[in-house]
Amino acid sequence: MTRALTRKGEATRARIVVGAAAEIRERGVDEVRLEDVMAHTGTSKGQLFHYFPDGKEELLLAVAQHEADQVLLDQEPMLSNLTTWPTWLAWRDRLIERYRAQGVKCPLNGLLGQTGRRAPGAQAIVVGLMWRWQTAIAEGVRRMQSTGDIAPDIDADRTAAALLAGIQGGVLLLLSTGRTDHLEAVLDLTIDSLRAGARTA
Amino acid sequence: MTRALTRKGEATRARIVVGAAAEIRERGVDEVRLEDVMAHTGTSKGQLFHYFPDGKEELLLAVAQHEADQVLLDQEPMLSNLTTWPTWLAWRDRLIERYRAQGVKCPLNGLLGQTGRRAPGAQAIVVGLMWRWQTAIAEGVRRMQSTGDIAPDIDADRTAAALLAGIQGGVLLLLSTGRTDHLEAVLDLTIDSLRAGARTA
DNA sequence: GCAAAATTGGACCTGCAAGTCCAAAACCCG
DNA sequence: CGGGTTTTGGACTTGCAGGTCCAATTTTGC
Repeated sequence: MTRALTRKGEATRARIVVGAAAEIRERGVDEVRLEDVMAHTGTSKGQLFHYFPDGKEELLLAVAQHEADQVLLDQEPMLSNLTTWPTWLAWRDRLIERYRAQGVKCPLNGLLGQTGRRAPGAQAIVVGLMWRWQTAIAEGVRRMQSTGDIAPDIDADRTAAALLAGIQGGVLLLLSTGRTDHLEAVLDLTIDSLRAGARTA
Repeated sequence: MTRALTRKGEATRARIVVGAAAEIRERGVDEVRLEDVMAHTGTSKGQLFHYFPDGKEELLLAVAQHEADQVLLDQEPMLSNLTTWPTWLAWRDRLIERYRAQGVKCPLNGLLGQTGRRAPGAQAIVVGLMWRWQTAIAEGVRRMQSTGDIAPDIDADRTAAALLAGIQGGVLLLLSTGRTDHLEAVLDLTIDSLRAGARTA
């Protein structure tokens, strides 16, 4: 019923999502017209509405999911293996490098602000992303605790929540100021604090 | 030349800004039509373009400035007097209370995401707000250092940067999840860490 | 190779919201 | 009061972007 995509169709659909994502990263969600997507992906309006019957909203949702997955993928393999300090630092470096390169072009930018409010599904995507992200960090803290590299009296979940918030804020400030200072400060101070705690305990 | 507003005009202009701000907080920047503002403030299109010749963009800018100022005002008198731990905690409580009450209705929401990108002036407003905010926090840290309540080897500016990022991220996550957990975690952990440092030093 | 289904292109429609214009009313000040 | 200025109301224009429709073409499965 709902399934009916040939290989060619699948490819076209994917091309639209990827192209739209790029376009949105470049110019921002509500600056992107369907025509831009068409031009950038070499598709016609008929195709857009063929693969996304609910129009722009459905396309935006697909793009959102795509970008959300990408955010976590970009942090691998470190994020899933925060078992040693070198890995933590490599993760830190990857984050800063990634966002520095990205600069003002943030895929989440649009998601959080407006897409989140208008599309009910977009909110779910963002929440899911944040949840997975925070869980991975908390898991890393717990593993370090099990090896004695982080003090056992630390609240892993609370720490992960704070760190995640710091990262989000750091990226947000990067979008406004163009500088990675805040993001770096959060990561360095938090990680240092976690390491210091181990020595103390 | 540029000045020519009677008392009545001044009042109308202010009414428009305040009303538009409320409307935007309620429904989001790009969900608000000029007509909504007109209805909500009891004004006509002629008036809107009389007081804001450049139309929506100029109005948005005025609203942005108004909201930015409000954000800092809401943190007073604590933010400018972070000289004792009780004040720090009162500031923490005020922040959490304010944003909990505000919930999903965030004035900065629209500013950061899209206004910042389209309007060149809006970006300046956001940067200015963040700068004032961070400066106030850093000043608080330094004053606590001067009284020995915070360890002298702490980098006040870096700490302030990290804390500000955490707050922003906490608010951002509040917008997505509806929970203040992240904001609370950031504030509590950061403040605790600053207090612990004093004992150590 | 053929029918059914999926894919594609693009002309067309439609609604809406920003912005324009001007004439009427209120207001200020000597 | 009275002339000039500011303020106000609302009808009208305009451009645009999302969405509809359908006919032509390609692909698929048998």
